[in-house]
Amino acid sequence: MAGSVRRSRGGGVREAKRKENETRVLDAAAQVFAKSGFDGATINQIATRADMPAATVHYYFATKEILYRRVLYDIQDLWAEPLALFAVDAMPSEALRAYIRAKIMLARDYPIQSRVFANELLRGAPYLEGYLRINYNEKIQHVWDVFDTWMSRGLIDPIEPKGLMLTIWAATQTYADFEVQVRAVLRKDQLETTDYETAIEQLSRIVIKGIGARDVPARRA
Amino acid sequence: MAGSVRRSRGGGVREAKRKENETRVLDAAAQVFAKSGFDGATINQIATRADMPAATVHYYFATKEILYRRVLYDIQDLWAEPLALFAVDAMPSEALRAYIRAKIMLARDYPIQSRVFANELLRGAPYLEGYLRINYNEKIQHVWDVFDTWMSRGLIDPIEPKGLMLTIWAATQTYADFEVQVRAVLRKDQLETTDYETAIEQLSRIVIKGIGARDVPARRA
DNA sequence: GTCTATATGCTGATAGAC
DNA sequence: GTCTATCAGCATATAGAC
Repeated sequence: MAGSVRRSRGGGVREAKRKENETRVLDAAAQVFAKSGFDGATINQIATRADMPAATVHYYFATKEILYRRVLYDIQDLWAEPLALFAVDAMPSEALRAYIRAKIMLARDYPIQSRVFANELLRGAPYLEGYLRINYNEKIQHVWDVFDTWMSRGLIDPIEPKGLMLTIWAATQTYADFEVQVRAVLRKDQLETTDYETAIEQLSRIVIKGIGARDVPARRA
Repeated sequence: MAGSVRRSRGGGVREAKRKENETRVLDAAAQVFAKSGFDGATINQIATRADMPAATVHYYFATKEILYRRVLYDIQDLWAEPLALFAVDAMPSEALRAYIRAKIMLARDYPIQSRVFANELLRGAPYLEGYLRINYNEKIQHVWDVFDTWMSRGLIDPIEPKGLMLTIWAATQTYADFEVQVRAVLRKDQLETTDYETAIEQLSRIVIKGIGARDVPARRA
């Protein structure tokens, strides 16, 4: 019985350690993939950053491609989540402001993940094709529906929702992916809370005013 | 004399051929760097694409870094040029529309170059530091001045010009850098002229309306 | 489970024949 | 000027000791 207890507890500990090591590898891998892309990243760089020999990385993830796919996979939900902020009954101005805030916060808090994704898209998304063609369109369909509803109720100008969302994505992710450019333009060595708040405020204002979002239906002209 | 003519003509031919080969290498290099970044690109891939042995590539460009810097260098002017569209005496709506059009056309016609630049920024711009800190701020100063003038004349709302320009850059370059995402969202295998025109029209409209651009000074409230 | 040692192939770059 | 042949070093991945 003692043996059995020890074995099961040992199994728990072993599993916990396995998970912890996997996480350490995944974190290190994300950083290296973010900086060098799939082709440029090396197992050795990842191993060094995870503070373990390269062979140990291979023990947890048999090949570089498997490791990369796993890093990509873990990122996806993070990005899709804020889409839920678009609800039919929300006011356009509030939903848009909340979404822009959520995306800028993601850019600030998860720049590494954002850059891995950006790197993958830059290459033409060879490892993401399935996601882009299926999951993506599935998870986002309700957003197009919400915009259509808003337009039919006269709460926003007639626009192309897809173009607008592409603009919002680009504008928010630039604070993660091209942070070095943002810093160069703002002449700052490091972005501060106020910089992100200013970005949220101004982008929201321009978008909301730009698509003529209003809280009550527009009168017919 | 015949000899001298032949020699000088030969020199011209030789120089022309040299230039042609250099161009072939540079074009091939841009494509490979765009896809794999500096770390991931290999001289062999570049040589194959330029249809010559790797040693010949090394003959024209001694090291990979020199070749990469040259590719980066050739891109810079292309991107800075449309900034001239911001003139103090231009109407804000027309200047912005013209600039957005120019940037989207660059994204459409030079996606490779755009991606090389994006790749470099993603990595934190290790080979572009000087450009970002000096030339960049130099070439763009007049744009901030123009926006300040527009604001002081009441031609646009009080805004943060830097944030606005970052948004316009991101929104336009996404059509080159993340084209695969744009195509996934629009559910198109290939972007057509109308897609770019729609993007120009809508982004212009949102920006112009969003910053309250008007052709005559606003009255005091 | 973890590591050292190593196999196999590809890297950037060069030497030297043509 | 252009190429073939080749270098030393590093890549991914594995075998096998512990």
